[in-house]
Formats: sequence, C-alpha cells, structure tokens
Amino acid sequence: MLSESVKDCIRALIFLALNQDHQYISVKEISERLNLPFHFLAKNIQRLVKSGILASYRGPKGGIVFKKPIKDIKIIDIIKSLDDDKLFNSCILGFEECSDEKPCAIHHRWVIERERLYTLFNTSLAEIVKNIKFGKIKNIKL
Amino acid sequence: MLSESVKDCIRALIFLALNQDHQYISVKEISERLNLPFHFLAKNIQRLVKSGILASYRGPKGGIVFKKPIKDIKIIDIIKSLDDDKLFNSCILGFEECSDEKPCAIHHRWVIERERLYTLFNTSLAEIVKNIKFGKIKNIKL
DNA sequence: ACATTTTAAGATAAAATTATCTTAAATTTG
DNA sequence: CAAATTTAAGATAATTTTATCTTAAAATGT
Repeated sequence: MLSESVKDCIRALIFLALNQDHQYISVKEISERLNLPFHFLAKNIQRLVKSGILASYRGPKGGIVFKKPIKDIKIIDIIKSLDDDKLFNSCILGFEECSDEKPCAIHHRWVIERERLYTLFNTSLAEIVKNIKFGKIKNIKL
Repeated sequence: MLSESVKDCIRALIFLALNQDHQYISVKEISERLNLPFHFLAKNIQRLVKSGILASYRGPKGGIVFKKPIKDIKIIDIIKSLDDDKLFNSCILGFEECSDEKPCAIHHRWVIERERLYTLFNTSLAEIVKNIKFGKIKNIKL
C-alpha cells in the first residue's frame, strides 16, 4: 500500500519531529538511528525538500529541518510527495470512472474504506508526536 | 493496493459467477467481454486453477468453471492466490514485528483499518452476485 | 586556503511487476 | 483422421520500483 520510500520517510519525519530541539539533523544521523539505507533515504528526503515540506542545509552542522510547523504537515503530504494519493479517490477494481451513479461491483463498500484510510493518513505529525509523548503507550518503534 | 493481476481476476470471476448457466466459459470470451488482455488474464487464471479455485478444460467448448460453490469463494482467496494477504496482518510502516505491546507510531489506528479491509475482502462471490442481481443498484461495471 | 562534513544530482544496477509471444497439448467436431 | 479451438507452459521483453554508487557543490572551522 505504501512504498518503501514513503515508509522510510514517515519514520524519518516522526523521528525529526521528536527531536526538533537540535537545529538541524543530518540525514546520516537519521539513517543510523532508524537503521534506514542512507543513500535511498537521502534521495527521498531530497524530494521532500523540493515539495516544500523540508528545508536542507549543507556542510558540517548542516542537515534538514521542517519548513512549516508540524501541525501543518500530514502523513498524506508525504504520500503525495513521493507516491501519489490515487488510492484514496479511485476505484479498487481499477475502473477509470467508477461512481455512485455507475459503480463497480464493490464500489459502495470500498468508498467507505478509502475515506477512512484518507482520514487516517490525514493525521499531522504534531498529533502523532503528541500521542507518543503524552499518550499512555510506551515502547514506540521508530 | 491490489495488483493488476488481482483486479483483472476479481472482475473475471464476478463475470463468471454471473454467467454460470453456460457449462464452461472460455478465457477468450471473458477477456473480450471485459476488455482484459487475453494472454495476461490466461496466465493468471492458470494460477487460480492451480490454487484450486477454478477447473479448466481444453478444446472447443472448453473453458473454465468454478471448482466449488461461489458462496465458498471469497475475494481474499483470489488475493491470496495471486499476491498475498500480508497487507491485512502486518505493520503499515513496515516493521517486522509490530504489536499492541510494542507498537509503531500509528499501529493502534492502523489495526482497526486493516481488519476492516480484511472484512471487506472476505466477501464471497455469492454475496456480490446477490447484491448485483437483487440489489437496488443498476449500471454495474464489469 | 584547506580539509572535513553534508546535501545535490545523476548515473547505474538489481529486483519485482506487468505484459506479450510462441509452441505444445488436449479436446471437440466433422 | 484432420482441422479447429482452447488451455498449458515457458520464454522473452517492457516497465516500475527499489537500491547503490560516484562526483559535485556548499558550508564550516581551523
């Protein structure tokens, strides 16, 4: 459902959101702390810089930082930047046009689910951080 | 979410379920009626034969037929035969082990959705056919 | 200026998915 | 038996996704 690129970056940005006290955090550090392949992550992070979610600075002490407050950055934004959000507004059987008026055999049930999925991924990083920091759950995997 | 193979085959088997009056239906006919690529469909149908969902017979008047009553054939069976059902029982962020005890950052919300998706795809062909034939909706795309 | 660190960019490659084609085998019909 | 039809099987190819590597550019600190 989510590509490797998206999964890596969601993990990376949650980590970044949890460590915003430092000024910049290098991709190298993130890749090491989260055990993600450096070159692959770096390439995907670049795309998030281009799409306006992150800013980056080179050189020693350089790294990446959020370009907007994390309450305005949602998981779906990462998905849109790296994959696309077709899944959340198109037919599960692949019909180009599939609607309430001219549905496929499972359209009506699928519409409910795809909207729920969109809602799930419409969560902001701020909400996730809040759940982790102030939620009852411990032992969060990052 | 679903591969092209699975999408084609779901459509093919719904069509087959709606046309069970004929003895056998050829893959050729299905591919033409549903506008699906013949060679690709034929290959995927073969895999459903091997997995025990369909039986096939060669020669003129040959074709395919269900090997069990359609109330016992579920969409998830097609998915399992051609792709796999990992999506419905694994972590959305790709962690090998992710559980209630040691969850990822969105585990608790994802578990609800993946179970709903499983339920959706746990629908039998018989139920789908019933909805199409006796449901209020017309204009079903096949 | 120089060495070091870090992102940027693009080339390259490996793997998985999707798609097509060809030949063989089985069955039916005449 | 011969011709036509249809699935079976496997080779091949195209495309997309995933992953790695190399070189360049920018910034820092000495």
